[in-house]
Amino acid sequence: MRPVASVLVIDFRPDSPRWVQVAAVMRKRIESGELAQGSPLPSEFRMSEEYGIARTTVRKVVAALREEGLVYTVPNLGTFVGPPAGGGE
Amino acid sequence: MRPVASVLVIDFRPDSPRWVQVAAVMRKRIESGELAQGSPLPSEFRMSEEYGIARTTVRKVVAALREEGLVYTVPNLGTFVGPPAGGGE
DNA sequence: AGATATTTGTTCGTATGTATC
DNA sequence: GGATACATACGAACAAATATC
Repeated sequence: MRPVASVLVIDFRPDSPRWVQVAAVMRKRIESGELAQGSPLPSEFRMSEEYGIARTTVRKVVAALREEGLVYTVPNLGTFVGPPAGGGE
Repeated sequence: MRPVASVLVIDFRPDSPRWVQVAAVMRKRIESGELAQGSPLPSEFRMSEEYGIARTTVRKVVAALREEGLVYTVPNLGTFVGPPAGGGE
């Protein structure tokens, strides 16, 4: 297993995995405010089209953002910016 | 100088390949009845987590059990203990 | 109530590249 | 060179919950 210490920060290097790169882009879109708190991310299908990657890879991106606490997912509905609605405290 | 005496079932030193060892464990879980006839094995992803091995290696394990006739796999669904549902006779 | 579309969840199948022994 | 092992990436099929009409 290769060490991935700072992989979840920001990584636009073209030699890093696609899911890492796309995650970096999405992170920017969130932190810049383009995707406001509470607003939904594009659907997995949509993102797979936008970024030209497979849905399975998109899911890896979303999983990463979720683990960072940047987004939360409501099953069968979508993924949203911010902490879980009734979640954190 | 003396060879290390290894007794544990799960031992990741390459006395034998990992997939052989994990296959042995799964075989035991089946023959002991812990995994009953007709019941599903953990998913490949799940097993990769449980045993700390790659999914590609898990698939090697399952392939071995399948060749032994211990399990059968339904594509996009899962792998189950026993002979194929409509298969045997 | 019912039908349909959307979206996430889950699973196996396949392929490629890299590294190690 | 072959076997083992891992990470990545795409594809396909189906299920289940949700929203909408």
